[in-house]
Amino acid sequence: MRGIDCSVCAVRDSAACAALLPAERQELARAGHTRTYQRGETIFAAGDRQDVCATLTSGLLKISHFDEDGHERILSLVHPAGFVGEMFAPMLRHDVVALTESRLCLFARSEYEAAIERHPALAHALLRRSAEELYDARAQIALDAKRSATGKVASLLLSLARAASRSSCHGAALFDLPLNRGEMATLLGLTIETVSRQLGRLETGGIIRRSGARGIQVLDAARLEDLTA
Amino acid sequence: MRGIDCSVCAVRDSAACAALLPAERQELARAGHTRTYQRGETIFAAGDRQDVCATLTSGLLKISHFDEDGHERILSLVHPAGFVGEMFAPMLRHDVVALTESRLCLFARSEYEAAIERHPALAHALLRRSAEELYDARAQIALDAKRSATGKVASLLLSLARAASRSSCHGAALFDLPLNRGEMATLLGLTIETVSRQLGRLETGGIIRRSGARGIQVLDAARLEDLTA
DNA sequence: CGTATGGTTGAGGTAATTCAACCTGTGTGG
DNA sequence: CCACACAGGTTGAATTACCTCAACCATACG
Repeated sequence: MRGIDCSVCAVRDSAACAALLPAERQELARAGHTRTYQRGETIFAAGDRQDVCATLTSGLLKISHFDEDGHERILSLVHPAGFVGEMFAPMLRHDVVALTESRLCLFARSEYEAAIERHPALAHALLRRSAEELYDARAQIALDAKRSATGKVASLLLSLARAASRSSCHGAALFDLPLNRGEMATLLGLTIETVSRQLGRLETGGIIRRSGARGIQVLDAARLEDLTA
Repeated sequence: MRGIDCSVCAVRDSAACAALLPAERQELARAGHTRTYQRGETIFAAGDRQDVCATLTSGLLKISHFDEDGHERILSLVHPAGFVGEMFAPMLRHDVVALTESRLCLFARSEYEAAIERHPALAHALLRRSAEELYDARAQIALDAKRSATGKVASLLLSLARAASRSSCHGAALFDLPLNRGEMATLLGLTIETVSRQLGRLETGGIIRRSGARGIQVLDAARLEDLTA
């Protein structure tokens, strides 16, 4: 759909474009369009020319990298209001794939770059968002560092619980995993088997309850938090 | 020293401020000052109010995080032309420490923020730099993922060799490690002993030669590259 | 009903950690 | 000038956490 109706956008107050004045945003919206992607659909592929960028309005994306042996590593998850697409590199360096049905608000890179030039507030907002992403990436590095498999799985569960609940302060007690075992493994740098075993242990320990492959109920958030350390 | 003389700056063409016109930069330079830090000196400490930011003109910094047990993890190295300091978070979230004698070009955060508002080109340059940092952080995550200790040490050596040589294309054949074993371990998420053993193996394998604790000579860069995979 | 996909469970191997001793160079005080 | 302490580094032996490989189970779907 050509043109975007921001008034119905779920992230209109939190995405980068929220920095614009209503009139400015409307102008930008006319240059963009929205599109829905199904689970597993590739939005951007590594190596492509980067001529489009986007804001995620709903759903969940992964940014991932394939090493020479074809093993995937998920570098980051993108939550609603997140911005994807490189404004500076000529080519994309990572794949961006929908993990759940996702709605994006797409812009030609040239349009968006022009908007940045015209509206310093937009540049400012992107800078801010980018600092946040950098912080997240570094948090992930810190997590990778010393944590045992148990700690990695525990903190992933906590972070997914937090993302699942609308309230930013504490996580949902009951939610569905948006990732399958393989994706969890590839995000944490573990194997599928290890993830599965860790979940098993958390359940027998009375910390979580599983229902089906995807359903998670957090029974003892405090203890889960402890395992994170 | 109040005021900065950009004409003698080693990174005047590569740092963010290179985006400014000479006159604009000179104006910014008047608001800043330079300072030299010794190895081990803390430039910013986590938890501090963030009221200053800086460009590194020479030397090497580490950005590190201490977990609750007091274990350090180096999240990133900062090379000359790098920018440090968060413009958006109220507090610093990581420590920034000099690894070698380092010279920084410091600005009050408020001054720098004002400069960003006044000069969109500066915001643009920072955005670009920040995208680059994000990419590096993600490369580090990818590295953490599947790589054996050998691979981690090998790629660290290559990256340090690259940083040691002025030419960006291929690394120095002979250089001094700017980090001690503990720092290397903490950067790679390994133990000191493992790093030491890996270096030992690389030497007996004829891939590098060590002289003293810090000196490294790369004898077979191609083979080192292979171990990276 | 048979196949595919995703998930769990078990046995065995291995690389890195842990713990401990030892080495080496450097600086300090007697 | 030597003795000593100290920090950084190396080396060895034992342990362990995770991986690999393989079988098995559950659910969905044609």
